[in-house]
Amino acid sequence: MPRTSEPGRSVSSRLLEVLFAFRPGHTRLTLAGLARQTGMPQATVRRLALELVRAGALDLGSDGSLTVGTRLWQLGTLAPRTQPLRTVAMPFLEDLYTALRQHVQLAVLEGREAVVVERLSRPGAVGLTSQVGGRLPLHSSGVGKVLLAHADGALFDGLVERGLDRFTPRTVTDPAHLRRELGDCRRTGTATVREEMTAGADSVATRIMDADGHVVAALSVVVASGSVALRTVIPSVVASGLGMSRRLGWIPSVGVRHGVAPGEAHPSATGHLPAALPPVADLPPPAGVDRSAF
Amino acid sequence: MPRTSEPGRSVSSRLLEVLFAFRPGHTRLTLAGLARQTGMPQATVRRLALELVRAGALDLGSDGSLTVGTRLWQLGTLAPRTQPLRTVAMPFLEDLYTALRQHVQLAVLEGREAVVVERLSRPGAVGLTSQVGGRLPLHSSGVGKVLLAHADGALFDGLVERGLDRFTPRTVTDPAHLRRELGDCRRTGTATVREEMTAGADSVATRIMDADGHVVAALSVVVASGSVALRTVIPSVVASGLGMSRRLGWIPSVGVRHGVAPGEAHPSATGHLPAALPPVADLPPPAGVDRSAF
DNA sequence: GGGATCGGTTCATCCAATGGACGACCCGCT
DNA sequence: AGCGGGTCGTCCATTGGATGAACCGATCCC
Repeated sequence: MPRTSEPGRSVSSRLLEVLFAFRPGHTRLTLAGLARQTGMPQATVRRLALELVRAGALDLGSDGSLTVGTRLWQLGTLAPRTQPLRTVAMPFLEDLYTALRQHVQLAVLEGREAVVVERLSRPGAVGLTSQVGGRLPLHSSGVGKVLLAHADGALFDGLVERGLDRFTPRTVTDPAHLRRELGDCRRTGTATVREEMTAGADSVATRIMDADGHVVAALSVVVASGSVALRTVIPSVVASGLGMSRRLGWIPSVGVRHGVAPGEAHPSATGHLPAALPPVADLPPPAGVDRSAF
Repeated sequence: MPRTSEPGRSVSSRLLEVLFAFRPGHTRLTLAGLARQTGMPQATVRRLALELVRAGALDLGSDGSLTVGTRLWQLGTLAPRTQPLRTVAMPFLEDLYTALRQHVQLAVLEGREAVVVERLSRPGAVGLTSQVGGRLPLHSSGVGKVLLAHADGALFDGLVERGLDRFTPRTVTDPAHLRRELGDCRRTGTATVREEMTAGADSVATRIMDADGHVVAALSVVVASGSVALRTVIPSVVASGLGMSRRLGWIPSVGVRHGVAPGEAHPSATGHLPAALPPVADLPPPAGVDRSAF
């Protein structure tokens, strides 16, 4: 190393830091911008970035700007949490969307947030513009509450410890209140949220189970507040969710398995039967490059 | 370096080699498997892989297997070639799908192949099971021919040089024949393919232009051979394609700009007018983490 | 024209990356 | 039980690739 060194930082970590400097809202970065964000000297960033470009992970624009490359997008496509889930869920999402003509979305748990895996939005209007790949808070979104309710209790504690951000006057920020809601969610399998995240937007969410009965995702419908009686959309959302779960290999007798409920006794285990059917998500993908269609 | 060194290989290139060892059909790898694939010693692969896991790029299963992480999927989501294109195209894809009830897909050019960016498939049956993120050959698929026809002539030469693989008896492997077809495609804006890739599958494809008149993607419908008269679906495919192009900022007066045609004179440039409207694809994304909806 | 910012190049320094070796462990087979 | 084959995990002496301050030229804007 040169005169001034900062030990403890591996080359790999620097490379990954450069990669993950690309975030929503920072999809197009310059060399100088990267150097500023990462705090690394410009020469170092340059070498790393060019190496990423050479590998196809990043694209170098004619103006010198850097963007995430298609190659990296393809790589992300292989993520097991999203790929099989998406393909299974798509038909259900479409049907639900055509039936309700409202925003529908599918999300999974990632760290302390929910990540939108797929989303269908009414083309015209409506102020809701979240993106696939975007994040949502666990305590104030429909999908978030469903995922949180069925996650390990430690996650709940962690969230409370860090404090529950308030987004609107109706956001639930009282841990005890939230805990009660999560209990309801575990019992009913659904969560209803009214203007807790964004004023003017309500949401109905339900859980998606895999063959083991674990909640692997959450499905929700988002509507403009007051435009629809939420009670009327619940059945269709639940039905779609159960349909998806079945396609994932879940069978009703397995029930639902989830983490220890925060602040209450562990729910009496609903007979953990071995899965009778292999989950679709675990089916081996078509070997090699797929060429079965145009 | 240790006793035996292999100079010329940077740490970064090794790390990326580990990352890109994940391919369709190899989405779940063990440490030993990675070492075998990359040819690196197991100790080296282990360090790199663990570093990737620490950064969230890879997920480490309880059984020691490695998979692409959700974090990396999110990163790929930011790719400019896919993200804006997808959001713009989705409504059109859905409409086209509901109108035809056939497979519809959107692809972009990536290297010497076409990459499927989005796809809607008839839920029930039909043997076509390509995946989003999958690759298709340029010379024998509908979207491939469209993309190839409007790409730089050097790409055509490169493909011919490497040889045109035959997939079915009807695959066009004669360069002169293919060149004629590409000329037709440039004139009409569409390509029709009958069982050149897979027996029993036909396809109609059309081009998608951006504000500069450049062909940035291709849209296609795939149907079972003989199930539909292809001529009858062409208008709807073309209309959807033009609709998408318009949403991308394209205006008819700009025309279509593409690479030098292989083996023929450069098409008389169709007045390269400055774009009157900013292309949707270049609109700045919502700043920061998106929280505008549930 | 002066100041700021950008991309690009150089090069002496030296620490982190390397991989062979070894051990623990888990199978399936005899 | 013993054995071969396959994993995963750890150690450590060696050295060459990574590093970043310094510098250059171009561009832009006031």
